[in-house]
Amino acid sequence: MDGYQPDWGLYRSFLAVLTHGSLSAAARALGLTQPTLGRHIDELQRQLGVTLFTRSSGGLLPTDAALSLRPHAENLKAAADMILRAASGLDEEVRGTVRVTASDVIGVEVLPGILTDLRRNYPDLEIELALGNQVEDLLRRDADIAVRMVTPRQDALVVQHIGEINLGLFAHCDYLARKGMPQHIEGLVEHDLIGIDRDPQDRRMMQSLPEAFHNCHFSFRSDQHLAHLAMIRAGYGIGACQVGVARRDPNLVHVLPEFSFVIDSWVTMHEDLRNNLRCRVVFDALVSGMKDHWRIQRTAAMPI
Amino acid sequence: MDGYQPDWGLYRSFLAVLTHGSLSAAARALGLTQPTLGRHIDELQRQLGVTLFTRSSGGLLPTDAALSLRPHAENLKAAADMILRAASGLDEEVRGTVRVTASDVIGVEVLPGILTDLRRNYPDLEIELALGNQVEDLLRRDADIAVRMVTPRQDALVVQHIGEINLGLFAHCDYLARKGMPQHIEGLVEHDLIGIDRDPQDRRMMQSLPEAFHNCHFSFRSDQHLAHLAMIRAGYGIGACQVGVARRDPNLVHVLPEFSFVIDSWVTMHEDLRNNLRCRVVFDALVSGMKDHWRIQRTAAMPI
DNA sequence: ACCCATCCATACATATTCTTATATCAAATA
DNA sequence: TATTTGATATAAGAATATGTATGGATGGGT
Repeated sequence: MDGYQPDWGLYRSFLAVLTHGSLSAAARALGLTQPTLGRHIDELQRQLGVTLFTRSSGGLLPTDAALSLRPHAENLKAAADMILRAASGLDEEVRGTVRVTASDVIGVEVLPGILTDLRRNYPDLEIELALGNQVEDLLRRDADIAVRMVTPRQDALVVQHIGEINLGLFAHCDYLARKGMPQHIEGLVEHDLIGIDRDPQDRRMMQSLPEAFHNCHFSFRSDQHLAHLAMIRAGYGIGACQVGVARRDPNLVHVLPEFSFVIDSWVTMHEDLRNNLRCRVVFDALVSGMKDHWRIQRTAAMPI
Repeated sequence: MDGYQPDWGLYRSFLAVLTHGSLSAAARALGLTQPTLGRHIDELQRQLGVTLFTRSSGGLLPTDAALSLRPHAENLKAAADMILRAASGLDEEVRGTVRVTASDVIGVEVLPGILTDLRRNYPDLEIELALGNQVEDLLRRDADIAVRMVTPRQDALVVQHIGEINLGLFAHCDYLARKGMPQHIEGLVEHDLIGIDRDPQDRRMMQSLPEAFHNCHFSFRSDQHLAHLAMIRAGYGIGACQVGVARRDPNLVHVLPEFSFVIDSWVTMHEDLRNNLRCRVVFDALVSGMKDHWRIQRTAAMPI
């Protein structure tokens, strides 16, 4: 059942050489020496029966084999990191680092308040926040907790449904004073529109909107929702934004409020971390904080 | 960025002690000696700052900390196994082991033919086949390729859609001779019915069937679809079965053929294995074999 | 053209780690 | 009760891995 395995430490050296580009650099990073790393790579090549690097000027050049092994080795590293975090979360006290990932807008506009409150209660707690729209972070175990806008697709997760987040079209009042407030969807074609660039998921969502939107020409495109928000705030034009976020800025005006659309939001955590007090605390705080935010945006979305 | 980490090999010893229950047993399994394992555990405890085991008669007793660390350590092992499989698939020749997981019926009724043909072309190829309805196998990287009846929920997968598999009600002709052929759905209540026991996913599928089925009483229940098939073949009563599978047995009769229902089928593989010739070959063979089977069951499902 | 920095390979002395062998303990068995 | 089995702990020698020092090669800068 347990087949013979190369010493797992060899993979660590392998990954280090891969990421740092040379034996020497890898050795410095790992606190070892260049001959040691050299021997590790030799040994790994021998045991795997695969050539991993070829000498080149300025370092080692990874072979195709090494490149195709790399993602696997990174999985190993992710798992090792995970163990370490899990172990350091076993104390009875809430201390140490929790790694959270979230979409960029939520991370910048909503989480800071939640996390600040949390930290006040747990001064020994440290937070790492990784922003981005990639969903894969949690799969690769690069984070402990994820705040996401897509339905969780994994089984082994602790999932809390927050609710539907309202999105709407917004513009700065200065812009509207300049260009006028559109009265119908059709009127949007006359405006400066802020839209999605390439992101497949966002484009798919665009498809599900009323047809009138499909004819719109976006004169500014970005896949970074934060950039959208910044452009809206700068008065560039009309763009989509979370209602709850937009409502905080009195200068932003809800354009065509009858066309709000919704995305779902979730907080998820690995099941394996359920017993981890530290993660548990952050998870609960995120759930309750997000739910508060959800309630606020909900009342804000009411007609004024 | 790269924080200090305990030697990854220590986790291997940890997991071995955990699974084998004692230092000595773990040492035997790993091909090391008991004092070595003892020092590894001590060292890991020191570095993690956690007590992992307490002495007890007959071995070491894992603490709660060790138990909650266990799934993480198993992830590490799964990742290490994966590397090894990936590495051994990098030769230019198709040789070595590929691990396939599939639902039990497909695994027993459909795959043997496909895999036998495949092996004829690649004599150095070895196949491991893990049957079961759990979907999680692929997530944990316990298998290279999965043949599944549920829509793949992960991103980093190579996915091939096979098609919809027709399910229908079948019974042995002897049974029907004894108890008669039901003419309407309502007539099923008079029959010996073979149904699902507890499996939540299957029960959910039951809910989506016409209402008349909900009143049915199943006098035999099992979550093993293979058991259903065996009971049908034995003439116990009427049960659901894949049309393509049932058609192979001339003694099985399609009952109420107007009520066939469908499930989707897929073949999936890790994206990381795309460059792995060995896995690639098996993947392609499974896809083409499953599609053949799908075509056959499709024509078989036609009215006779 | 020269020098310098950076890289890898090799040889040898040193540290560390593993194994072997032995002692000790606990529980089950006769 | 004595004995056997299987467990962990410990000490010392053997095996292995690491670090240091050095040489050779390559490319960039002066």
